[in-house]
Amino acid sequence: MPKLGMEPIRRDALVKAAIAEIGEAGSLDVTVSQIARRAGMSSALAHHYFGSKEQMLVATMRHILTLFSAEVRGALAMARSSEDRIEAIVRASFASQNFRPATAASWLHFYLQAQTSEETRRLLGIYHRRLRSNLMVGFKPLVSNAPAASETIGAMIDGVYLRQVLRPEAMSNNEAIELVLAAVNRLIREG
Amino acid sequence: MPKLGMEPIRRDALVKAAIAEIGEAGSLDVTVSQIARRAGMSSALAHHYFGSKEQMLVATMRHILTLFSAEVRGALAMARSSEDRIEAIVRASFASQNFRPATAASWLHFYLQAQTSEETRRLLGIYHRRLRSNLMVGFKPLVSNAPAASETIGAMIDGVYLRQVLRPEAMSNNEAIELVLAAVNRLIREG
DNA sequence: GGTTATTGATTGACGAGTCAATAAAGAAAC
DNA sequence: GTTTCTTTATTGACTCGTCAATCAATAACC
Repeated sequence: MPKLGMEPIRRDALVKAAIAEIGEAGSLDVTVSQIARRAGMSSALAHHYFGSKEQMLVATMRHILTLFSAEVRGALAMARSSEDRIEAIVRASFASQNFRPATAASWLHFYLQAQTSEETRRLLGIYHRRLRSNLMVGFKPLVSNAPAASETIGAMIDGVYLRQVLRPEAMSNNEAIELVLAAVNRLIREG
Repeated sequence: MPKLGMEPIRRDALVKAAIAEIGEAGSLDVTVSQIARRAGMSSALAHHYFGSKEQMLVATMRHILTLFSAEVRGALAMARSSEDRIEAIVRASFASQNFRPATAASWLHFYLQAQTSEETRRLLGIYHRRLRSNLMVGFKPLVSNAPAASETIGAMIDGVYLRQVLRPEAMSNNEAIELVLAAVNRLIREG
């Protein structure tokens, strides 16, 4: 069996399995064995490649954040105006990949994890600052109080996410986008 | 030692200890023993009074929701106008008691718990409907799309809570109230 | 004497992490 | 070109700890 160069394949499979497992179980009680089984290997192998459960979950979060960053960068590249920039960020936040219940549940999981894991808090902090700074750049030329506007939209995005975890059927990603963009427009109109 | 009528006292102490423990540990891994120790008794006694850990946590949540309801009812009693009603709900949501990090952490904990515990989901559903309906009553005479306005403010409240868990030092409850009320005013001005 | 309060000790389950053993692929030696 | 060595892949079995839940025993109250 032992084909060489399995490490990246296995790590990748484990990260994806972790997201799926957290989302499906909807629970924090995902065991390494569950994740490993879903990824088609033994729990021992999972430990072999990641060392510990925490490191595995941190890698999972890093993966989610990387996806998100790519989504934002891609959308920002097309933005011409400040309004476009803000809209790009909102759309990227609710892009189907990031708004799937499994991903949303993982996200929430990491919020809690952040209270005990230093590395998780660090990663989440980076995301927060980046989101805030991106929003700020967009709002600066459009409103008088850009920090407050950024905080408002940031909180709304998080809040809509939270509701998505609890009642996935309540809102589609298009509805979520419209709701937040309407708030953005109100802020801009206010100046 | 055995003084009669300890049951309500013990239950109460356990519920309060549970909130404190969840908040301080900032973690889901609160054990019955930890909670019981904080409440000044053995874990066996905690089980004696609550039967199971889940029932204890459900009671804890019910307590938080009861506090919140009382706060809302009290504030609504003073409201004369529709604007007052909305402001009352927002202020109650961020009243110091409900906005303490410990309470916020417990709240978030229950969001996750709701995905696996039927009873928790039921309780959370009741809270959601009540909040939504209260907001709706306030918005109905003031805006053309009351459901969207209620959803917007509801999401903002949840989002600000979420951020409070992660960075308690980032915002005071007054700042939180101002941020949400500003959004309410924008919605109303839009009509 | 029956009820309530209370706990230390115990049980039983489960989960993270370790380890020794097996298997194969390539490299190196002969 | 086969034998040996090293490295990587892989797992089943095991250890160790923890935690929810139970139980038997003790003590006080009425």
